[in-house]
Amino acid sequence: MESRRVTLKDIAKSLGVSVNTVSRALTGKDSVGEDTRTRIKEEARRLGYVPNSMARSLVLGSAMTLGLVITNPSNPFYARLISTIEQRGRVHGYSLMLLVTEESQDGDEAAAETLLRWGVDGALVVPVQSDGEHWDRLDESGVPVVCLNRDFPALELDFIGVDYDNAAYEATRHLIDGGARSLCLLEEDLPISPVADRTAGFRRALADAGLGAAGDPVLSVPTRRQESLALPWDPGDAYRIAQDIVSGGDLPDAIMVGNDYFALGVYRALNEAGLSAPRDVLVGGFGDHPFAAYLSPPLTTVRLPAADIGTTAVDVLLRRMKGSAGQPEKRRLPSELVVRASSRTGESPPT
Amino acid sequence: MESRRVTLKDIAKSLGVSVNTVSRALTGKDSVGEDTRTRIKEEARRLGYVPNSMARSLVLGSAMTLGLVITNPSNPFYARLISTIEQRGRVHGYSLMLLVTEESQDGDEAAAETLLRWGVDGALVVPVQSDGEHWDRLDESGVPVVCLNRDFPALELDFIGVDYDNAAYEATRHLIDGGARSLCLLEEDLPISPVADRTAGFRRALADAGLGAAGDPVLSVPTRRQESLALPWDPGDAYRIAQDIVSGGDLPDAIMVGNDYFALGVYRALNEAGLSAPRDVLVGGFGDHPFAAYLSPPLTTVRLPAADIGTTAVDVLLRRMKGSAGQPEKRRLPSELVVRASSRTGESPPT
DNA sequence: ATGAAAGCGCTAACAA
DNA sequence: TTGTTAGCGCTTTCAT
Repeated sequence: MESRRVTLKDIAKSLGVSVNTVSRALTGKDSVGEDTRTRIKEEARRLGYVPNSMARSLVLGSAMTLGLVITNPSNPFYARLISTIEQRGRVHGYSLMLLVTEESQDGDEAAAETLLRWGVDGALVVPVQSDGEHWDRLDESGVPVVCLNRDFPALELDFIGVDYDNAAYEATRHLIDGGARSLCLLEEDLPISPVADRTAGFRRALADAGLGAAGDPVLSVPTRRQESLALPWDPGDAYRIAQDIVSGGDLPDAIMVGNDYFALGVYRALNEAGLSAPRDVLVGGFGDHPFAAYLSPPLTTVRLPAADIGTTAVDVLLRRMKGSAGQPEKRRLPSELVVRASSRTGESPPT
Repeated sequence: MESRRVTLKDIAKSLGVSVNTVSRALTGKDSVGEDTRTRIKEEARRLGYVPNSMARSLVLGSAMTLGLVITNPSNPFYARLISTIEQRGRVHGYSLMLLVTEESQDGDEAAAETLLRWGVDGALVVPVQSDGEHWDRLDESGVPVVCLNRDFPALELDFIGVDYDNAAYEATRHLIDGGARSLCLLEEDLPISPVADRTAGFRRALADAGLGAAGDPVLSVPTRRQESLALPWDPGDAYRIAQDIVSGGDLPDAIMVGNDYFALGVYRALNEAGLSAPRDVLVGGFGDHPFAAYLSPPLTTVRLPAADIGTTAVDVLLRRMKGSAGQPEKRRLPSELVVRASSRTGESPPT
């Protein structure tokens, strides 16, 4: 039953030729007779030969594998990254080794170690925290590393992410143009660049419009990460904060949130207070997750270039793997503000 | 710069011992002197030795890798499977090779081939369609295969999924208990077991309640899969069907949908017609996706045991890998109906 | 055009 | 306890 796997040697023996000839015939090398090549190919098919990628990689010195390190696949943005990266890699003949870190520093370091052991040809990683020198080390060990979505300037690594700063600026601008004079921003409490960038863009828009706030308009949402596996972000986390805002007396004209899930929490808080967007408050989010267009009211949000980031990142990585040296490349791709009813102050009722 | 990677041989040479001794010392074999072991370990650290998993696997004959084949990581249910499986595998020392098939039969077959080439120790797969004999073949080649979520009785493989039949029965029952006499079910148009099972459970509940419908109460939602990478399901697909229902004259008392995203489309169609749940129609979904609790009204839906399925599947696979033979095991795990306002006909306004 | 020999990095016999 | 030999399956010299 457990018939041992067919190897080159088996074919060679069965045909009375050398292993080596079989190898050349099967890998399409030229120095092989037309007739022998056909005979070998047929015998290979007959015996059900399947090349052993492992052995091949060992001798070739290339694993033909890319490593992908993700904090949480349940985040839809990362789910899309996984898809596009797997695809793009496969097109170039690479398999994908996936590691999940769950925002754990230990997991992050363990992931780097695992990738090193396997000798993957390159790694794409959403780093957990600012302490990511192990990624630098991996890179220096000869495994090129490209960071996704989260940038740490201290790391001398390529980075492909979103231009959250500008995106936040535009979105905020849009709300201000809609008449908002007092605004606030709800952001998760992680020390990562997307949060920092969105915050910066938001603040700049406020400053440019001469809207100095009384208190700090940026509210940090403590995220409970116990169930990180199951959830992207928990709307409930934002709900609690939004309740405070709503019951606080002076309702802002507009509320921005760092991700669409937080908007769900804001909507609920508003509802429960008998308020609604855009009548009482304008609301804007980030992510354009599939549900955003179907909420009531449909949510104005920033559509992120997930596919672009995935393919660009793989391309950049492949280039590094080919040995192109030079300064690390830090790219922030543009996103698109999708305006929907939650921020439309104008006339028209929903069509 | 590109300093070649440190190998056992390097350590051996540097210490004047045999490669073999180094191997034993580092892998914790007993037949090694206390002193030499320490010396070797230190030298290994000093030189920055990292074991080569590839070489190790080649000689051991085990890749220490599991294959995971998923149709679409953007489906939150599958995203959770990815997380739990990666975790559970890692706990047992296995790395994960991820393949994405995008509902393509070719992709499905290619995935099986890739896993065979790499000689993974086992595979977990959400098969694309009914034609999955390549998975049977992979299994017979000595790579145990466990199917996830979608079962094809023709395949002689282990299967771990959801008891959708019973779940649909219970959910339907709940709607009927709420007073619904006419019901319909919106399901995507794929020939897969989850759809078939939910449909069966739904029909059975109707029959048991003596609710023979005039026409067929099960509506097939044509899903446009062009953008499969980006989306889980498209609410718009269900929206179009729901519009027909709403404008059709005789509104059913309750609408069930095969996934929560379809409920979004139904909600919109209702809204636009000036209708709402639960007043005019009861609505129930599947998935309990994070947004479900935050819709207005909050959506009654079936919470799927994603984590259970993931861990159970890995455990079953590991058992198979250890060589336990026997009939394939087909398990359908129970889910939980989460009742929310969309199906509450009773008194209370939302708290 | 083909074969023989060597080696990728590691582990598992078998000796010593 | 340690070293020697052999081999995992494959590719790449180098001869022939």
